[in-house]
Amino acid sequence: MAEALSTALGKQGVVIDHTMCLADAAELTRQNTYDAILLDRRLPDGEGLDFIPKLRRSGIETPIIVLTAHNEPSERVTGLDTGADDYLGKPFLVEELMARLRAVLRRPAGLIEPQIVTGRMVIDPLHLSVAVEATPLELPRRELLVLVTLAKRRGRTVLRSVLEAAVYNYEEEIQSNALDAHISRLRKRLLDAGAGVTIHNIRGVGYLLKED
Amino acid sequence: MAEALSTALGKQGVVIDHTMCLADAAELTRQNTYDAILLDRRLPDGEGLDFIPKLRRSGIETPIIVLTAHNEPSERVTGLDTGADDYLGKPFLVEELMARLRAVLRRPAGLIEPQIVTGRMVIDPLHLSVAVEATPLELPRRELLVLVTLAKRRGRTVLRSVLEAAVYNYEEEIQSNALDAHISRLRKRLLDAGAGVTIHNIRGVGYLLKED
DNA sequence: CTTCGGGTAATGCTGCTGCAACGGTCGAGC
DNA sequence: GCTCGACCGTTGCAGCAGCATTACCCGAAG
Repeated sequence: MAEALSTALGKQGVVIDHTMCLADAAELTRQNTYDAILLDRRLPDGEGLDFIPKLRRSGIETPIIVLTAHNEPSERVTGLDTGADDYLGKPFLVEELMARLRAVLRRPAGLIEPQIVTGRMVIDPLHLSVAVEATPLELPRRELLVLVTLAKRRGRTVLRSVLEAAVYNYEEEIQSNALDAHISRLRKRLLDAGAGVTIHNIRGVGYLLKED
Repeated sequence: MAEALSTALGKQGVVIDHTMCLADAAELTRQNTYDAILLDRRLPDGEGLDFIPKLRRSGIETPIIVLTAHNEPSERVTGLDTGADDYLGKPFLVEELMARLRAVLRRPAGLIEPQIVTGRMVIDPLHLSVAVEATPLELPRRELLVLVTLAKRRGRTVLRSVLEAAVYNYEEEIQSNALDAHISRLRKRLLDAGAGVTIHNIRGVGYLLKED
């Protein structure tokens, strides 16, 4: 199931780290910062819901959506009251999951703006879409992710490592200057489209998106 | 329906203002501040969803849960993407509505990221970014590290050895006045940028960052 | 089969950064 | 107040790490 979801969401542009058990999940959440967590209930090493209070107690406020076959109303109540932000019973449409993800990400005001306006561009980080002067700009997935990550922190430097984490999950590792290549191609595309925006490099640190 | 809900929720201790139409709802939200809004779609004076963008545009961030008989997945997607925080199809249990209310109210109002404000600068030590009066200041890596460590302990003397440790790892060793050189170049850059901050030297001890 | 995304690698270039030299400054001790 | 020595500030220079760009190729999707 998780496999299927990964590829399905991957096509929507979402980058996913995936594990089979709670122990690994704990490790991942300790080391990374995620936009959201999708949680199943029935897991090899325990009940998924038990994970929620542990996470919250360690100060992590990442939104959690529980995905599960346990879909009785009473179970939904327990799930939500344990600390989940939303609860979606199987089977469900990927469409709806995406919509609920967007709803949940929209919430923490200031973390993710629904629309970013910069230069001549309008960027929607939730739907992963970009437009220049109201005409949509089609970008390959990885370049899109780079642009959105930069746009979310526009005007501030974005560490190279942050960009890498945003574009690649931990299974994909890059052995070359793939990221640089994406930046370069993205620059060209932004220029051709007249985006009114420039990507600066901070040598040894990262990149920075600035309006012209 | 609303009557039944009012009494049911009333028993749970919820206090409700209730209206039949969008016009009154607009009036109420203008004059009061609510913890949450429950919204039906089919209303005498229009589509309930149209109410959401109006509310958001007027700066009201109150969580909204849509309650409706329109319960196709595609309709749920539209509802959520219009700006609703949750979407619950009729019929539903009061139990579940309460749980979803709690989930929506629990959400943090936004995370404050730790940043240092000094002089005319804003420094984000986590993302290693610096801005003067909201315009980003691009600094080379080593100068950046110097500035951040000084800023973290601004107003207090920072030992020379501490600075060296912050800028160089134990494998790199310096046989010259490289650190002094960085300080010098950093000073110049801060001056040019009008950072409103000065780096003082404490002879034989270390350096000190002070606001002008 | 074609197209396009995207990873790799070679090439050239930019500018950071370590170094050293020199001049300036501070303060202790007389 | 003077002197001396240690410490600090500044700046030019050369080397090289890191980045930009481009061509190429593989593989997945249609």
